[in-house]
Amino acid sequence: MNYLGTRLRELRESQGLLLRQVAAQIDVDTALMSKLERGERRAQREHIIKIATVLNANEDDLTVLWLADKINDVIQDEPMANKAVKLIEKNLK
Amino acid sequence: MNYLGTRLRELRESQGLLLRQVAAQIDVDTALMSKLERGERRAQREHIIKIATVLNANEDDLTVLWLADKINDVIQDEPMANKAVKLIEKNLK
DNA sequence: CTTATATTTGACAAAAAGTGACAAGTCAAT
DNA sequence: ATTGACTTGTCACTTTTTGTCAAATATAAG
Repeated sequence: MNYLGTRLRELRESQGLLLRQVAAQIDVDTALMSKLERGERRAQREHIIKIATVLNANEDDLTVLWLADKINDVIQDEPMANKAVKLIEKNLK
Repeated sequence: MNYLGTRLRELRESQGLLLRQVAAQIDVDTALMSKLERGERRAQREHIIKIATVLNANEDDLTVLWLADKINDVIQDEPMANKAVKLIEKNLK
């Protein structure tokens, strides 16, 4: 599961952009951009902001995906994950 | 919000145990035990296992609280947290 | 088959974050 | 004042994360 990366690739390809081009605009190595798309590295908040601009996407939407990935990193392979998530949800807002 | 620590303190006090006593049994410094209860440090999985035994608690129950704390660490102060959590919940199991 | 371009991978140093102990501190009760 | 329980600050150490570089692997075109 790699919410953000999957979405980034969609956005980039639908606009006919190369990794190199996006990477240059957000000022990171092409290799890192590749890793972000494949979920091998997690983006920084700053990356999200810049990427949203470059790919004409909504920053909040990307942030949701980014957070979801980070939550998944925490609960992956945890049998009690569902209960923990429900507990969090119950106490949200 | 400090799910696990709050529960640990409840359990310990309800059994009339001292920090020192619990700490000794799980083989950590009293200071660390204090921090775990106040949420200043996050426990290790191994700690959870030992603590469950010492405090006669259910390991899975404590694990849920422990995971919830870790999820909170990720989403704290994030305005989009609720949407991220809902996304995770939707795709659970 | 060679070349050219796009993407991926592995390895690495640097940076950041996390860890737990120790010593010193506070606080309450005596 | 002393004692006992707990808390706090600091620190060295370890682990994890980060992003780049260079090399490797596609993929497509000639």
